[in-house]
Amino acid sequence: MLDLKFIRSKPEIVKKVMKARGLDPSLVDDLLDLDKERRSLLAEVEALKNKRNLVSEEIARLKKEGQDAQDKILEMREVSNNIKEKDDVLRDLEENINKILLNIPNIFHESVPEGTCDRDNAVVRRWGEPPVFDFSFKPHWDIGEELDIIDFERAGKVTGARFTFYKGLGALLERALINFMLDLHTREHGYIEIFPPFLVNSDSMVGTGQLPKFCEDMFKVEGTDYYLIPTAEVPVTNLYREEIIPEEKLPIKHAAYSACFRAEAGSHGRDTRGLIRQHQFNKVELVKFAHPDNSYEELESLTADAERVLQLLELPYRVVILCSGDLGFCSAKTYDLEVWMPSSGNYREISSCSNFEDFQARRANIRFKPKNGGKPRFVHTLNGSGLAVGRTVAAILENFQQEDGSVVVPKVLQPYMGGISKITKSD
RNA sequence: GGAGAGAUGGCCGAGUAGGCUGAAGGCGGUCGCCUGCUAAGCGACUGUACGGGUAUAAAGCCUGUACCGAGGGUUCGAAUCCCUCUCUCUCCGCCA
Repeated sequence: MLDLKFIRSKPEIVKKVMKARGLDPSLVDDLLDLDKERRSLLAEVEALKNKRNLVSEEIARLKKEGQDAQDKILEMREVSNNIKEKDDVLRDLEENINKILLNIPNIFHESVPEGTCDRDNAVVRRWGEPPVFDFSFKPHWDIGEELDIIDFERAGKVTGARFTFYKGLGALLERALINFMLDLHTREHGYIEIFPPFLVNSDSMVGTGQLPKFCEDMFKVEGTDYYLIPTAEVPVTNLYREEIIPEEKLPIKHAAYSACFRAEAGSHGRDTRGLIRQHQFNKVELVKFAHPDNSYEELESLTADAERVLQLLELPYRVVILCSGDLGFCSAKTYDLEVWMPSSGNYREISSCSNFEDFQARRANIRFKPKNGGKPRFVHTLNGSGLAVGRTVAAILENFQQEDGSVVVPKVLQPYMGGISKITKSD
């Protein structure tokens, strides 16, 4: 959420950003009209309340002195009714203002390139070489099924489309990756591990920006106020909701494993096969609460921390900066990490590292108390996948597949897999 | 699921026959004084949000309103009374 005062003083900037993101900028004018109305009504109501407070005090005094205050009481009864009516109108106005405010996207950072869709994203750097196969290589869903480590079909029976069973070394591989990533980030990159709830309430979803705008992307538990988290970003960022953090604690760095649940509404027919687009997947998420003065440095180091996972796994990837039109609603700047996926002959997103500046912090009211005194300020929140585990499994299967159908296990993972260096068909 | 207790400022903790209590007291924090240094001591200050005025690069300053878990109600007036909800704690039952 943006600062209303900022929108008031620089509406053109907000409108420009909305246009660049393909949204209707007239919302801004609606907002400013309502804001104007609200402020003038607020002045009226506050004057009335002031009067009520003063006269009430007088009534108290008169009564104490044993004098009659009946006419004043009658007068105030009317004033109170008047206040009540105006307060109701005011509440409506505020609700509407808030509704609009929650639907205005973040301003993007000046380094974000202009563009309308993902084709306009700019490649920042590449790492590693895509493997060259001298045999006919397979997509990971075939590899997984032939090795009997992934079962899509039965998942369809037991649950539905876009769910998966991992089996045997497949399940172990998934678990090994989670442990490897968590160990790396907690032991070498200084993140404190969190194991969060996988269901959160709607306030948390509003705090990080999934609600109200993207409610169709989420699974909601019927009859409750609980949602299945689409990412650990939600519970972990909301850890400090409504709190004031001492400045010297910044930056706070958390790494969290969670299952993630996404309805994938509107992506019918996309990536229908394989692990790429599932309703449930595992992810290790990195979340930072940073000082506004250095949050962009923190974004660079967070991205580097995520990249390190791919480097250690020896998976070729590239880093892309998202253009204005492809940027997420809450984000001021985002780098996507894209891993080489032989089956699609292309790089596929495996991590998304963003600086939200104070956009989420304002929604969730996460502040810090400056060391040298002064008012609490909003922190900057950042997060990035470190990494999406299912997609990592897919990338490993595809990039390290052998002609005989086996898959070589990356060296760093072998200790996590009981020393196994290769996944072969078990029988 | 049943029974009971509770929710006040950064923290602890007063405040129930409704009326200067934004909220005593303490701790913590900041500034000043004192001191050879440290400790102690003395004095002052110390919530947030949203308006209005003034000023502005900003801060600030003046002023109003709201906030004692959340939302309603009663009343001229509610932290104090009533209702609903949420959360926490204790006991019982059930359960991984």
